[in-house]
Amino acid sequence: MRVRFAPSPTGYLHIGSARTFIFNWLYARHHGGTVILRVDDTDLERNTEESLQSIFEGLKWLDLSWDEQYRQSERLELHRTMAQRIFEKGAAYRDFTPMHAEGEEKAHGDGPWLFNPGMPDLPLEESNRRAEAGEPFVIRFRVPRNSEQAVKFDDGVFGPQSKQTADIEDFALLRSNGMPTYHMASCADDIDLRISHIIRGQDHLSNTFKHLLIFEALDAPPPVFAHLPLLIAPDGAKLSKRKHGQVVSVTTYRDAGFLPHGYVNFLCLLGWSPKDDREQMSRQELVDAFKFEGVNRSNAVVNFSEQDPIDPKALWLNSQHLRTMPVDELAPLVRETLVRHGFDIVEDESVLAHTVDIVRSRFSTLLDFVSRGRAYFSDQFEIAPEALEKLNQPGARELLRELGVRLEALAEFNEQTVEAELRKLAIERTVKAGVIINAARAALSGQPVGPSAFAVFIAVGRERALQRLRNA
RNA sequence: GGCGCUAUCGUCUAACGGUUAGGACGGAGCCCUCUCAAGGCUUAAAUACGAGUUCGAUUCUCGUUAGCGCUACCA
Repeated sequence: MRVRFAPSPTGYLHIGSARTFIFNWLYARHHGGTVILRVDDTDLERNTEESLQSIFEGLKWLDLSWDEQYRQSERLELHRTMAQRIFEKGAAYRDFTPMHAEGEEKAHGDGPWLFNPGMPDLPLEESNRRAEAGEPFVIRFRVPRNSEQAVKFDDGVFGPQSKQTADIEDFALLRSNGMPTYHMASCADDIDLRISHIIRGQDHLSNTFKHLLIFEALDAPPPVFAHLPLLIAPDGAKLSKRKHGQVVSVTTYRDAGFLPHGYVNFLCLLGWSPKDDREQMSRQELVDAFKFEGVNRSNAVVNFSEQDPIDPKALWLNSQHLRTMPVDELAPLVRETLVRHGFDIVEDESVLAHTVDIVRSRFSTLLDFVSRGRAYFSDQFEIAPEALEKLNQPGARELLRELGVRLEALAEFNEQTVEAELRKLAIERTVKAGVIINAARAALSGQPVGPSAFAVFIAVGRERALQRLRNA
């Protein structure tokens, strides 16, 4: 079992591409197959090295592996040889019609365009002569025209598919500059790399008929095809860089502080379902549950808006992973994020893990640790305006000062002793404990809201806590 | 235009032809509580439209409408 993911480096890693990659990966891992990454870079004009890097960056972040890697541009000889083979057996021909200019109207009024007049039946002799003379041409596939014939296949997701050859145009195999087209390169490589299952976007569903013709002309057994519904924008349009901006790039979610697996999990749920109401799933659970039968046939909307570029469900799913994953797996990710944002992390592993564990249930992304969680990991933090209100309660500052003095005298500094001391103070001064508690949280964490104030004392640590009470 | 594909709450989705059409996100409300989350509970919200087949249709068939894809010497 061999599958391939074939991105073309003409932009950053699109979330739709990422999902295609994930589904390929899941399918292969489910069946113990091989995952092949093939860079489809035959379009010299639009390929960029930068884009290639950004795709690798995205794939690396998703943290899914592949087993073999190829670049189409290094396999052009193979593509040409195979095109030549099709030409030699007469299943393709030279078309000398000049390329028509950009934006030019197609010169066929009624009915679909199938081929350029005169070209399919140009005598070989003349064809050879003109080629010899240096006249430019493309190689086109000669789609059978003489009979009522249909190309058929059984799609893993969409079921039985059929199309009359009379409705398929003579598509190009080789361009006039000698470069293979997508159809040619893709099929040649799929054959050569012995791809057994082609899992790709639904935009290729109607191309599959052409591909089947190529496979047949090359006497190659066709692989299994499975097409995936597309990801679309809330307005029903396809996700495009120009219209929807950063929403379509995988790196956006990485930079927004998503857990790689949290985002993978979200993408899986767009157009696929395990059919048993499970949503938060581990990687292994996804691998075990993935089947084509669970893949939907209609396009899925990524639910974002101008104000909120991130799908709320993606955020929710990420927060689920964030608060349920093992702390010792999360802590290093938090540390890495903090370091990347310029924090000096002095806490050792266990202290950090403890703090992470206390605050994580109210965070959704890794970035929350650097913003709302700032005061837990650094002394450089601002008191938020809402937190200031708590501190400005009548008498609050004086109570905190007194609390600080008493806590300093404490023999044992833990949640119980701090709580006992604080409540004692509240009773003596006949104020509600809540006033002191809220003020303390504000002073220690800079936030108006957060974990149990007593847990905050411990997370921040005795010295820092006392210092911050004095500062208040 | 031609060909192909699709259509269940706002969004993601579930439902051997027989369900009060289920779950999740988001919304509203309640409980819990030192705050905010989390958690628990409750609630509003959908089978695009029209025919046909059938005792019975979200499910099968046809039509309409809408959306998407392909129709390049892009992938």
